Amino acid sequence: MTVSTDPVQQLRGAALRVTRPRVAVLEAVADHPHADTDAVIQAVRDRAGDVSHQAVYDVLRALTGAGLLRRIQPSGLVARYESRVGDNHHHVVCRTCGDIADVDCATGTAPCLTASDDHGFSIDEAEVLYWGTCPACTATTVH
Amino acid sequence: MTVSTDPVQQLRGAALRVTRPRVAVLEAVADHPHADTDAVIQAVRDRAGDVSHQAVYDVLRALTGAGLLRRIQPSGLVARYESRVGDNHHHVVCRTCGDIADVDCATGTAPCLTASDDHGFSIDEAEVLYWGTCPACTATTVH
DNA sequence: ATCTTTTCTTGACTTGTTCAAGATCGTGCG
DNA sequence: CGCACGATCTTGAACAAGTCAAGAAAAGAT
Repeated sequence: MTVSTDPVQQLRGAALRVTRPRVAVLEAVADHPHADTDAVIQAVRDRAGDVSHQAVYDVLRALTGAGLLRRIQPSGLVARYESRVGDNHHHVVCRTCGDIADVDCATGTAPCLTASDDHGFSIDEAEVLYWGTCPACTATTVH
Repeated sequence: MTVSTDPVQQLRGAALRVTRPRVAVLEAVADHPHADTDAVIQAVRDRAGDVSHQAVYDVLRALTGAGLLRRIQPSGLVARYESRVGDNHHHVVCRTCGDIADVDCATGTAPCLTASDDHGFSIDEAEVLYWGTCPACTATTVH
């Protein structure tokens, strides 16, 4: 069974109250995957009128906590959000412009999920980040 | 051939000027792997007297750029540094206390280094981060 | 020893994010 | 359908990590 794509149902399903800001955030992130908080705030205001930046921060946290959104924050960049959750995919990050693209698991369903020596940690997630240069930046660099 | 463990030689080898702050930072990070900037500043002052926080930031950036140090910044946590570079090992991060431990590559030398679909990105590094709970925090949580 | 260039010091500032108090709104219940 | 309660939003201040900028100091070449 797939998770509903309707914001209201998603919220209900997660036992969260349905509010204008929350619906708008879910829609905004679905429309702009990998958007940072600022871009989400803009997109939310475009579709739902005045919403305080604080509300967006709160909502992003609540939705991330509920598992409806996933937060990505590559080293040195600001936090970004995406609505594609639960399929354990990974990301490529451009060192130059910070652009992010999705990458599905290379080998099977959960490739690097088991550490060789976990030092007694109980591991629940493996996050893979690929670093490189995006096509656009590669093109610009080559004069 | 192995990279020297002597700070002065490391700096010379990277064509960097040898200064008191730089030597102190290299020693501090070697002594305290996975320390954040603040901890590095403290450690540097302990061993080299007054050094401005700005100098430490500059030095950390210069050394990271030269490949003498590696910067780690898990989502939501402040930047940390380690001197174990060039062996492509990964990290486990405790969700509760932020503690970090080293993890060697699970399968062979470079497990997940190839993305299934790179979207045209030219990838130069794959970073793997394991998330979980460290032994200490597991013990505290279980009442 | 002197000169040039890099690096360090000082201190202000920016950015992304969080805290806090009170107003407002969603939802369950009568 | 309307009320009560608690969750959520607004407003505005605060905070932490890191960066910027100008001048003083020091490393290394000659």
